[in-house]
Amino acid sequence: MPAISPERMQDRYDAILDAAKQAFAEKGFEGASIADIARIAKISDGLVYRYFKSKRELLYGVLQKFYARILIDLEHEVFKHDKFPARLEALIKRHIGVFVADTDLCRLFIAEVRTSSDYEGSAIQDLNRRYTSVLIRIVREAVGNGEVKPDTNAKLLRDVLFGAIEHLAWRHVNGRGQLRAAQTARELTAMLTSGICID
Amino acid sequence: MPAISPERMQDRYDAILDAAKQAFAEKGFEGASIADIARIAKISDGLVYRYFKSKRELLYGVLQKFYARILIDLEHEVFKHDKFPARLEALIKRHIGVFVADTDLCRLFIAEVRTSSDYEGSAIQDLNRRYTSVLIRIVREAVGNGEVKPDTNAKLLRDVLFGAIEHLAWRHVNGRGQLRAAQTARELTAMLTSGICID
Amino acid sequence: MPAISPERMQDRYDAILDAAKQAFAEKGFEGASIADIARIAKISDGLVYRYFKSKRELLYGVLQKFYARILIDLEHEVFKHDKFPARLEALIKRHIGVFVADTDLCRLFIAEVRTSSDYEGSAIQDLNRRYTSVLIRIVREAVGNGEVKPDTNAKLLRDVLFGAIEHLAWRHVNGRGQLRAAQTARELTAMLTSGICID
Amino acid sequence: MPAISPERMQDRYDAILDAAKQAFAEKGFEGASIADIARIAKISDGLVYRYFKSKRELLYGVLQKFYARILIDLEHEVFKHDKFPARLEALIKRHIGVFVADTDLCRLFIAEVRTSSDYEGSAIQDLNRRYTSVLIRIVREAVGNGEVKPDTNAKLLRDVLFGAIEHLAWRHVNGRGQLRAAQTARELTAMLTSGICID
DNA sequence: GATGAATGAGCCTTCATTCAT
DNA sequence: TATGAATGAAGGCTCATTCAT
Repeated sequence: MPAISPERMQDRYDAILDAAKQAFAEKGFEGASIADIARIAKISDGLVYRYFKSKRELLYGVLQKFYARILIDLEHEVFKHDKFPARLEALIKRHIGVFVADTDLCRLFIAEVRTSSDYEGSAIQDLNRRYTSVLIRIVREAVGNGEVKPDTNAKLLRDVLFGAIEHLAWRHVNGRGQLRAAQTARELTAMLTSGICID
Repeated sequence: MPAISPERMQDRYDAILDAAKQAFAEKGFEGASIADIARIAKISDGLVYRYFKSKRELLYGVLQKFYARILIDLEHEVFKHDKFPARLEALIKRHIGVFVADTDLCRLFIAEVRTSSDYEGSAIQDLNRRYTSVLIRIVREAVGNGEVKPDTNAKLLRDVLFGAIEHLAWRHVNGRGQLRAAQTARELTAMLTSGICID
Repeated sequence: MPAISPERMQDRYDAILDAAKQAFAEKGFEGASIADIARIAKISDGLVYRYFKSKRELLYGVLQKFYARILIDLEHEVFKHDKFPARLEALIKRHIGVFVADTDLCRLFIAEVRTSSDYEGSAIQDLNRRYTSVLIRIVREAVGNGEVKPDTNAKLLRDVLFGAIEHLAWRHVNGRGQLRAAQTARELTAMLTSGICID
Repeated sequence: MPAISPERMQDRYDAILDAAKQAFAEKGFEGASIADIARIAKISDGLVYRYFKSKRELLYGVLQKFYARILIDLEHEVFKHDKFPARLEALIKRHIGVFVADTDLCRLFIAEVRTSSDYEGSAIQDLNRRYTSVLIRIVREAVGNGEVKPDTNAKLLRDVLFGAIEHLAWRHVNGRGQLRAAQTARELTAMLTSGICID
């Protein structure tokens, strides 16, 4: 019999995660302290460690929640459409939209997580893979129905697409430059579907 | 009358830079201490500061030297060729080659510099821009002679290309996965020049 | 439920303060390290910072405790007497006594605090003012009842008195020379009450 | 045979001393570096050590020059007068004047030299003694011709006088408060010659 | 369950002084 | 004589994590 109810535990868990999200967003991973997070969540420092094994786990928790959310959104947006180009454009637009709407979390992922040594094999990497595999799926389907060249390297395309968006979004993440999701999505879709060369 | 010859000073400068490169590569920027670097360079801690204003300057020095080298290499490789696809493929191949040959320095740049707040406006950013602008140049020339569609967004292509390579190279940087420079260059060139869709 | 009792916290606080007093007295402010203080107090370095915000705060804490003590003593000794000359002599004697008994703390105040840039407006300056204002009070009372000339500049007298004692005590503070509190108090009282000139 | 002429050496010596005076006045003893001083004197760091054994010697040199100057001034001003009260008032006025005119050097002496452990027995202390002994001399003469009480403790008076002036000048030294030399000299003279009590 | 006191490792930088050139 | 490169010691403070209460 737990000393507090499961509901209470879940509330706490969520509160800590929200507090961490806020603190990390404001100060970055290194800059935010456990004490900051505990204060925001209105609990003691020590209690954080009943719910999360380490500060890093907390970061992972925040990003997992984030990925879970954007994964559902992405699938929802992409599978509204049937044709491959429309799906691709929707995917690009949506992904850029994530950078715009959740700049701080994107920065967190790029700067603090993906570059870290324990990213490989982590739950975050798994979620990231699931997120990016939406592209793989629509490519495979498009190959199946003749929309896309059968020899297309889907994994290469995945790296191209997500690498490209991250790169162009980085300026936005750093506070400079505009990010026009719709227009960029259109251009990038055209570039990838038709190529840049004159036949 | 200087206390030591200019040659000796240059040697020292280079020795410190090499030591820093090694230390940063092994332990990362935060992980490497000035004491580590001084020990490797076989000098005293204090002397480091006669040649470099701060630890960060040292990092920048290391990366500047790196960029100066790969910039020359890139131009050399790219402008061997005349046709756009060949140039593009050479650029991709060469850039992937940098990740393969200088994994640690690439990691340093991606993880410790580009994500840092003082990257914007730094000399490193300038060098990076010069490096990536090689692509802009070959695209412009190719547009000029009808090889590439005139409405091609060169800057978008730049983000696509370098973002893509960074993304796909990251696995290699992190010690896993293979990176076949020649083959990947060929595939990526094809993808970007012709697009992935069937007309 | 606090992790430790308030009594324990107070004990710690006092222990740190005593350790700091000892370390500062032995080595001066700059010379004493936080590690020294922590070692004397038998705690970890970090814990010092839970009780005091900085090394300087610690110095101030030591001197505040000191001033609080000597202020009470001074008032007690001075107001034993009713007549002005007796009060003045008691004040002088007591103040000299402080230099004799707490040489190290006096040195600390004179050498490390009063000359520092953040002394002005500090809590220590306030305590010092309260301490020296005992003289102002007895002068004002003595003017009121006709013992002292009505045009006496009390603040000037304050500077004269405390400046004089500090000056003559400085030799003692520095380990040389004798300081005969009673005799010096008598002579100085006579000098200030009657002047040195023959009418 | 010296490699440079004695005149040149003396010029250098003076130039270094002036540079040190300026640097110390601007940044304090700790704050000014040998490099600062060498730069101001337009010589190399190392050469400073041909003329002065250590940074501290340099400080002492600066203050010796200072004391030599104010000693002559003081004697000149004081012995203009014949009567004791006039001499005393002149001495006080002049000494306050030094604080006003050479605030930085006074601060240097008070904060950095007199409180240091090697002050005792130093050449500076000797000069200080000679400076303050002007008072002893006029008191002795005044005792001799019946102007001052024969049992006056001249050394105590010395401490009182110089301690008092230093104390009241300290506020000025720290940039606050006014220092009216003439008026303060008058009041202080009256206080010390006649006392503050009504007979 | 909850608290928060306690731990302790870790490091850049300055600068007086020396001495090879 | 003059230079200035080279030395190397020294310490305040933060904070993730643990565990006594």
